Amino acid sequence: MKRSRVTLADVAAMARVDRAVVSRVVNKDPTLNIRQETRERVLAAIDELGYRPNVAARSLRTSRAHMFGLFIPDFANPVYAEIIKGAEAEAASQGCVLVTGSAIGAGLGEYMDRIGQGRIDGMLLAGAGDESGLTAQLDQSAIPWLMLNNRSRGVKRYVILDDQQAAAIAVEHLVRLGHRRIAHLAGPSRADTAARRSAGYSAAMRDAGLPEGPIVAADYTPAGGAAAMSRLLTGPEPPTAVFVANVASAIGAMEGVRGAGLEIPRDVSIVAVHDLELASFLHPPLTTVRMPLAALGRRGVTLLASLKPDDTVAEVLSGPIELIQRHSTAPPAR
Amino acid sequence: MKRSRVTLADVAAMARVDRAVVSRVVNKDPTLNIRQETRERVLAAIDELGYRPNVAARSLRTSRAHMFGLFIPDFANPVYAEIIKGAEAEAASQGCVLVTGSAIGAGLGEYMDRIGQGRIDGMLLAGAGDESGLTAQLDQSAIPWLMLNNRSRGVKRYVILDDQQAAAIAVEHLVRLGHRRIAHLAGPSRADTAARRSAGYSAAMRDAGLPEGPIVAADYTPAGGAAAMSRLLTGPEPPTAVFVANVASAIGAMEGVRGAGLEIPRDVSIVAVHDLELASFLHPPLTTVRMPLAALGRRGVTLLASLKPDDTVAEVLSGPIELIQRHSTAPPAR
DNA sequence: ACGTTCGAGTCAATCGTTTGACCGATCGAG
DNA sequence: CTCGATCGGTCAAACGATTGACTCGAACGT
Repeated sequence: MKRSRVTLADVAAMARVDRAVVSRVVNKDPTLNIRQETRERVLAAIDELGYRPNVAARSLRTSRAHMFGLFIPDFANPVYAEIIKGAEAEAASQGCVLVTGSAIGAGLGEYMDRIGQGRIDGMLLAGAGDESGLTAQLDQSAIPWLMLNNRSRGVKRYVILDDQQAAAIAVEHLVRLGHRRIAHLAGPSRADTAARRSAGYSAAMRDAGLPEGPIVAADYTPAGGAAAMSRLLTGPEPPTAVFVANVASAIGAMEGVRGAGLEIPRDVSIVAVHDLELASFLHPPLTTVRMPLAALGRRGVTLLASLKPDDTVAEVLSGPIELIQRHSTAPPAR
Repeated sequence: MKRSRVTLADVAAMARVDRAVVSRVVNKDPTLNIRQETRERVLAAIDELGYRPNVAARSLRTSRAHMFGLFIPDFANPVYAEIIKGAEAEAASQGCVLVTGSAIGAGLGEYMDRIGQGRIDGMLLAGAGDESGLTAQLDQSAIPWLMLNNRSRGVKRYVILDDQQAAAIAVEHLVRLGHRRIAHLAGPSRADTAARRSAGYSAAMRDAGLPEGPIVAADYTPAGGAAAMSRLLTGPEPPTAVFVANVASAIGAMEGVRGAGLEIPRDVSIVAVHDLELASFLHPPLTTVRMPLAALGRRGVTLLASLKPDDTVAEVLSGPIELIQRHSTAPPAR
């Protein structure tokens, strides 16, 4: 039953019309004028033969691929999983496919080479800095692109979340619980999200009339978080609460607290950014700030689809940011 | 600097040769005979103009897309993240792109429609049953396909891991620790992996000369695992160890143990299948069995690339399966 | 000296769709 | 009755790369 493959011409022959008619029927061309009866003959033939347009031919002719690219650092990171879901859903609702690639092994450059010319209509770069002038290369390739969730200096094509507000919400939560010595376990200084969360922390502390507690940076890993937390706890007046920039660090941070012989949340409260499912499995379950990651993915694709070659985009996606209170935060001990 | 786009003809004109020569140079056609000097002129022109073959035109002509598809249930599941990584790496090493889609919103059928005809050279189906005769539809579409990590009755096109052996390794570990009443918290009966792990459990128990402890099935979720574990613990002679088919269930199972006022591993040892990073963040860190998920992804792509239309594939991937001992297993209390 | 092979490329058909231009009836208006 | 519209389509030129067939001269063998 494996018929070679069905083309427009086959359908046209069966319906006894020109290929052009079939094409216009398939594409629902509004300028087409035909009898209802003819249209039905065409539709019947399409159905009968199981015709499906050949994507290659179509995109050769129209130079639209109906496909978007998304580049991420790592599939194992649940933050990107959320973004992918949103982007995929939006692409799907536009009748497009999303092809997601990761930095695994090769970098973005090699990846773009494999993608080749004319295969995608736009590229989303999530969580990638502008290593080695790639953005310039992308500009040359004449396909629209956008950075997602982080920026790079000098690049005016991004959409990000309001990490600053997320940080503020976390800090306000701690303040409302009665904490006054609130430290910040920041992310790596080169990460744009880390910088924005740190800014939010500082602003919120200022607003609350509190002195900025100690701030120490760590990379977004458990090991980094553990080391940083140890440092935070060995000061003369250790904090009673810590705003951690990232869940991976927070996992290590919690280990660090226990390592110092202290208990969460009795001795130290912890709150971190991004409400990953994993947070509820930690001990104690981690209080987090949830941000609309899927919406970010959706928005990225939407913008991409309507981007003119030289447009600049600098959008902070507004959307619900909420505190998910679990059991890693509590009022300070008396 | 945004030149429209460079075609073979442009390169040919610049190098003062025919398009055919350029094409053969690009594709390293071994039958081509040209002077070194000419080849260099062509290469120089390619470089100068920044020529990149148009994928659409190429695949229209050759009907090869240099792209593989991978369909998964959910990007947020770290099991699939591992598989994706392997598949992507292998695809990359073949100069191909991997496009991964998830069941989000729509099913495989709608997804295949969006992919369209001629966009991919092969399709990998991970963790999907054969809902509504899709495999038949795939067969008709004349693109090679393969199920990954699970089978469907009557379908002879799959590559899976040796879940049976993994289960045996888990059980043997418990036996070696001195456990005799070893229960099994199985996966949902419709899941192929669940069935194979259960079979492995039974075989290993038999080999150890132990009676099969109670077996109770749960779906692969924390809630399901918690409920199932409660049932296991309320028998007359509760088990001292439980082999759990899946980490998500194990997370719930651990909750269930605590809910019964017991402690892990003092009162109950727990071991689960698939060594996800997350396992080490649980409390206590979960002992697991690691299986070569990435290798499975790689193998899938490799097979796909060399699959003839009517080949049948039934492969159990052999590869290192190892116990990762953490702190959820210990000898039974005396 | 003449047929043959070889080196170095050239020619042009083809892949399957799309789309602007065109065309022959039929119909209504003047 | 004739001039335009309108209806219901048809025609054929792209899109960019691939590839089997072919050509044109020079060198070679005998």
